[in-house]
Amino acid sequence: MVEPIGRRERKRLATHHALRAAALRLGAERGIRDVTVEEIATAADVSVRTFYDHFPSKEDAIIGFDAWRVDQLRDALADRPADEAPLEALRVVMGQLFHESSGEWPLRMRAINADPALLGRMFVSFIAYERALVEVIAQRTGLDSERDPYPALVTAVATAAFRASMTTARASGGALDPAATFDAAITRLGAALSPPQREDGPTTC
Amino acid sequence: MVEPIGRRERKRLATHHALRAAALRLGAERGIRDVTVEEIATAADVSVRTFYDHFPSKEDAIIGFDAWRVDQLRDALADRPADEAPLEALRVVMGQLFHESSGEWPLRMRAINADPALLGRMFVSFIAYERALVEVIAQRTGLDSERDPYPALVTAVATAAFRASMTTARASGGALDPAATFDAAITRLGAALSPPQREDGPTTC
DNA sequence: TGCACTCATTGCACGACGTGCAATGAGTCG
DNA sequence: CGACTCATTGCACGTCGTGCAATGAGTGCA
Repeated sequence: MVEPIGRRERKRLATHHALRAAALRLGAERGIRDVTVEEIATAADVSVRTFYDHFPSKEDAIIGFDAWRVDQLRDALADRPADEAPLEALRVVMGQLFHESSGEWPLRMRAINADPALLGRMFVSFIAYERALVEVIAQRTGLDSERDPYPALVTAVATAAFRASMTTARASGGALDPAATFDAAITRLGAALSPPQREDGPTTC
Repeated sequence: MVEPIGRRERKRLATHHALRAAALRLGAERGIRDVTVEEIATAADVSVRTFYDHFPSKEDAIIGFDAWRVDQLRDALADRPADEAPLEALRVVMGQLFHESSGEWPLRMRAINADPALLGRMFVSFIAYERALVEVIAQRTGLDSERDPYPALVTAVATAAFRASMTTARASGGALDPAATFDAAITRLGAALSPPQREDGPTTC
């Protein structure tokens, strides 16, 4: 767990964080569409070229999630009790997304409000999570994710709850708490999504 | 319903269709990343500038859906029987998306296979549908979509079923039919998603 | 300590993207 | 026929995203 990290990588992480923080701040202030990559790079005191070595686009610097988070989420799901319902396991694991990233969410939400197109980009970035989680669910249920729609379905439904919670919380102007709404939505859906019986080949659903 | 359409608009629609067809064909053949807007415009025999008067980007020419389709879908949902379960109504209406567009789907699927990032763009374009459908669901159930998560949730779940069907059908290499998988998935979810009671203010879920 | 190696950062160059603007000409309406 | 609408077009410009080679700090080994 405690990896000895060298000075080089520490500096790289600092640069990475500085770029993300700059993008987040500028995007929240003025909307990402009115911010150029050059401004972000300058704010982080690096060159434009370096920015592109850390993020494929300025949008990703705001709403994209690092690759290691995907692994982290996958491991967290794999560590859930084997007898736990898939959707319940997803609720616990995905719910953590609301609480992480040390204060990045408020800025991120403001950036999204300033340019709602970012919400779409965010949902797209969830696809990477989904791909990883689908495999874990398939393994837990003993189903083949390429022949049985169930793993993809239950994961997509969990993401749907996440999306709906974000959207509604945003629409309510802060009256609703995304995390609580997410938990309630998942609980509501839980009854319908216990895994199908296997043995008898891929289920129709 | 039968709008008298002039020559001017007919030509514009022809240009629109030619551009979409060219983008679809080239994207399916070589992957949209290796196709320039100039090539698409040339194939449709118009200028590059004209392309951008019809589509905001080459990706939208392949996976984006026209604005009038959103209205069409909203109207179709509004026309469903008032006593029909929301999710069932969504199943019928969204299921039509698989059968429309006169043969565009095979090319579209090939383009997506050539560049899976398009799948993400496609899901993003669904957001426009969702926004419209959420309002209709809210109206049908008498709920306030800004205070009660239910309309957004049930719509997002329907989209999740759509997404999972597309993804699994793609992963199965054609062994599964997206439309049938979608129907089955919705049916499976139906039990859990009857609308909440109103009267007593916004429900917790 | 010295030396070879790794790699994050940088500048440069280039093709592609997306849009504002004004001109043109076909289509439309009275 | 004349005034108006509007799809199309070329032009210009700023921005994006990436390949390539150079630089120098960081790292590991003798």
